Amino acid sequence: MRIATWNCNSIRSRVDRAVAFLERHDVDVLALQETKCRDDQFPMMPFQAAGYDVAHVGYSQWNGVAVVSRVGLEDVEVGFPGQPGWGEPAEAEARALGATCGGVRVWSLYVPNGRSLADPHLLYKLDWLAALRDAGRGWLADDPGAAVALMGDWNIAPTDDDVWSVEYYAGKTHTSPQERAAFAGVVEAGFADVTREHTPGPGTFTYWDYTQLAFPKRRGMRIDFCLGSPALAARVEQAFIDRDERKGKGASDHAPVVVDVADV
DNA sequence: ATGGTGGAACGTCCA
Repeated sequence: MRIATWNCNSIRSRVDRAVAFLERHDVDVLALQETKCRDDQFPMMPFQAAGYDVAHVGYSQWNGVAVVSRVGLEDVEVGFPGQPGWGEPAEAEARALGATCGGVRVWSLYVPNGRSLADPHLLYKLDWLAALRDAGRGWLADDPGAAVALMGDWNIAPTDDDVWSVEYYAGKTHTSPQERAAFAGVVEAGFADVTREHTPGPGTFTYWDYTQLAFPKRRGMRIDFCLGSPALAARVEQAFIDRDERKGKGASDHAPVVVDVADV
């Protein structure tokens, strides 16, 4: 089974690219982030015509996550247990959606950006990741053999090799010790990055800013990951970043990450 | 190059 994750930065403006990506790489399950639409605005028909089912959650023009699958889409869950909200008063955001596809519990996750190190949004990001760590620990306690894939835009570059310039990101979000510790917390709860050994760095990225010719200058970050439970990680055969999807007119600022999981 | 990103309540926020 081939599973993938992609921050599409608006599904309405990139539905053709999304379907072409699924067909180009023969993808079975795709976790999407930043769909930037409400459920009633999601372009379902192109996916259905290509043979896929879709589960989506979106409350506004912000955030929005989906799981697209042609190998089943069961037990859809909006948000994970304990997921913090944002705003005053705090309200749930459309940043997490789980579904069981072909026997794998797939989560599409859009981790809060953080904005700046002094912004309350950074504390929200850290709280959100701590809650995800606790939820993940709970899932594995309930079923140590569960095949779980935590896929999405983590908005964290876990190592210095995951940014084009350590100096450029000094004092900014995505590389701070507290963010890296929050990411490590999810790993310590039992979820390993299953892509890195197949996509070695440095200089291997999944995101490039739209500005300043960052993509052709290869100035990017690795911030999109698939973190697998032990049972899932043991089945990973290969992985790659579809860098070509970042090319050309109308590309998202993120490239998809693709993971091949052996059948049991 | 009278621009310098792009996407979303089409005005201004978000990334």
